[in-house]
Amino acid sequence: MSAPQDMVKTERKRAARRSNAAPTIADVAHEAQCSPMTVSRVINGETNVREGTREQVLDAIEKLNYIPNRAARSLAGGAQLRIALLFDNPSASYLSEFLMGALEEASRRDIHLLVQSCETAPDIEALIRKLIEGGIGGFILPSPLCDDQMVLDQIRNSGGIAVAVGPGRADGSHGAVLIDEFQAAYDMTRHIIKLGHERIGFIVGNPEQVASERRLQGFRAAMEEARLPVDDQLVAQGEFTYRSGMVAAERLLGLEHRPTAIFASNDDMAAAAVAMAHRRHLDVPNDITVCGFDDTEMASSIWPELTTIRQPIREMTSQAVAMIAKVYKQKPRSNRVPVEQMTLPYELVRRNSDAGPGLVSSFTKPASRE
Amino acid sequence: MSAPQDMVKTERKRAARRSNAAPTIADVAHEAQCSPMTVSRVINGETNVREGTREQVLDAIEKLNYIPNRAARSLAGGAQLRIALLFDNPSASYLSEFLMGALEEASRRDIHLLVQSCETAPDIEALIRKLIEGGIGGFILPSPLCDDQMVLDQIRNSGGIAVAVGPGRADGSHGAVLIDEFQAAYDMTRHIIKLGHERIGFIVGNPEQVASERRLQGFRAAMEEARLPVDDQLVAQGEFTYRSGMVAAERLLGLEHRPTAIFASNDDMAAAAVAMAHRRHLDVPNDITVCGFDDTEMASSIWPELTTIRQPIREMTSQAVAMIAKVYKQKPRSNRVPVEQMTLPYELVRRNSDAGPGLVSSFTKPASRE
DNA sequence: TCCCTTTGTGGTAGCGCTACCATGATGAGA
DNA sequence: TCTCATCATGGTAGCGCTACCACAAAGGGA
Repeated sequence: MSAPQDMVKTERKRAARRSNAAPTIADVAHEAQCSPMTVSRVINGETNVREGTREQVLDAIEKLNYIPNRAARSLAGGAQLRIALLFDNPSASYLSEFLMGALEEASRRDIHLLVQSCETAPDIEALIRKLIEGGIGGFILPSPLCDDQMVLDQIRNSGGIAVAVGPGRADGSHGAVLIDEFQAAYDMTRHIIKLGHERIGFIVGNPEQVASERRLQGFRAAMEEARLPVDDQLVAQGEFTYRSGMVAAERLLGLEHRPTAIFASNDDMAAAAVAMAHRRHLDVPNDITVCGFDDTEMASSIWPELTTIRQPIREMTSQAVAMIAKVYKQKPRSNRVPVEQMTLPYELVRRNSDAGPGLVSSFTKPASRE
Repeated sequence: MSAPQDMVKTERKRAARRSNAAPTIADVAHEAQCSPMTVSRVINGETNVREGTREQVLDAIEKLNYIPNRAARSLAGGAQLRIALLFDNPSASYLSEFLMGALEEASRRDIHLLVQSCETAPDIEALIRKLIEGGIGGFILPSPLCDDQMVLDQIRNSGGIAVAVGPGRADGSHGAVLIDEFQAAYDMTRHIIKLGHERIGFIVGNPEQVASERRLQGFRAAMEEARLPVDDQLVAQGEFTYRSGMVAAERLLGLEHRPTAIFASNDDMAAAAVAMAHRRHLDVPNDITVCGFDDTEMASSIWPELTTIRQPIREMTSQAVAMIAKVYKQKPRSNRVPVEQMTLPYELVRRNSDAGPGLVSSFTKPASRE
């Protein structure tokens, strides 16, 4: 007598708690005529399941439109991994791609993602300590931050894992996801050379960031390979900012024997170069070719749109999250840190800012008047 | 004999499952000498707790450094709210702010956030249907999407809640978080007038977006109020793109009696106006003032940096999430939709692109030569 | 005085899932 | 033929929290 009553009561309670009747693992198990455990195994891609059973389960999942409950999953699965996404450089266009990648992967793996700006934090050291004490297991560091050895050291010493996204000094003490900056700059330079340019100006990035040096080296290598002299005058120092790009471009364009192409170390500086060229009534790309690097929003929002190098930022971040998750999955927590380094492919995006040199333009000519 | 053994076994299991010994609600209860329930009540700010007990609990929380487990919370608390962030306009700078706000709030409220681009989706209708069937309860729609009445209708008809962030047509069938576009444009125009300008050019945005019209109206209102005639020649049509801004600015700057200031409906077009001014060897702001709208990244990455209107995008999104959560918290699901509309304050950000008109520049003068 | 509400607190039973062990069933090797 | 390892599967006991009920104590009106 009491047993069925209890059942009824339980059923009622369940219905009251769950406002929507989303199917659970038990429903799937019932449908597939097996135990919940087997369903769980199928979902998690474990190996010890017979092919026939697996298919039945998959069919049942399909039929019921089953979606695993994240909360239950991470609750049952033990402690939840929490990763902090620290950033300092507020370059919005970079950041949004960055966030998308991290979000996607974190959501897929049930990782709690904490997005933290250090812009306002006066004491990064204290911030990191606080985060680690608060249960943050891993850190993802985009560009300028990952150049900071102090930050990396501190994270490691506190028992956290850092993964740098972007150049950085990959010294094996932390993970890194990057593109081959040298090769990318090399490729772009070769592209410009192939268009027929011989006098190519280069705008270097901020000397404090490792990427700057690598990109310059790639440029130099391609020039040397093509036996084109790299006139020191043609290498102008910049700082990755639009403003610095203006100054550098002004210098290059003001040269008596000015370049027919300018390769800037990032898009902001390339955009500045385009602006300065326009100011001198030079047409881009017909009078001068301008190429950038990064494929930020700037590249496609100015006119002409920039030929540039696209980094797969989204995928890079997603890999970074995966990397941290992987380390934490290893059972023996004691001797971890098999710090991976992963290089992802970039892409040369050709738009409207490059062309072969006009015959006239390889010599100085007065800026045309209107 | 067996009881203590079981205890030991259980203890061991627990330790094995939980890799880190994060304090639980039970630990806090023990420390505060009350039941877990009371702790739960304190955490959730329920009223029926005596002041003394509450303090004891708070002390215990502080002492143990207790943080509630999100997974457990949302598992026990019934179905988890899931909100989709749909977007179409890939303006990265906007998007990143947008994401940050949504993320923050969603994380605070334990809401699962799904970030979905419709750029590639050929059939938005089908996408929305699929999302709602998949358990998405609310939708957050940033700018161009929230102008689409069809999308709004469909979400409502399928039982979902839509909240538009940005202008949109607030017709009461959905929520909206916005700024007073009219007033903002009005304020900016007044600001320019106060600097001493009388011939002010305006670049209108994409006519398909509601914001364009409102901004234009704000401009007109301020001009009329100051008894300045709005010459039709001084209102140029744009489309919110850099390219369209170039064309519009070229027209304005080419006028026989050209304006001493240009107010563009967004930053991209303002940046284009700056570029066109430079091309004519006009100094910004000394020869011509240029102001934008939105305070996107473009505004502060070009030179001179733009005076513009800043929208609190981050907070707007966070409010949008809160709005949806609020609706879902109401018990009677049947007659919901108390669609709120919320207007947040904007800010006029003054940078380096505005100044009073030079005496000469209120009349046409030939572009200076180098 | 006896209700009946209100208020503070505790107990219990789950939320949906997975870790861990136990169990049959299979095949390989002695 | 009888082990013993291997595989496929099931059972059980939680993960940490909250919804729901129960209950004692404290007023407040008849």
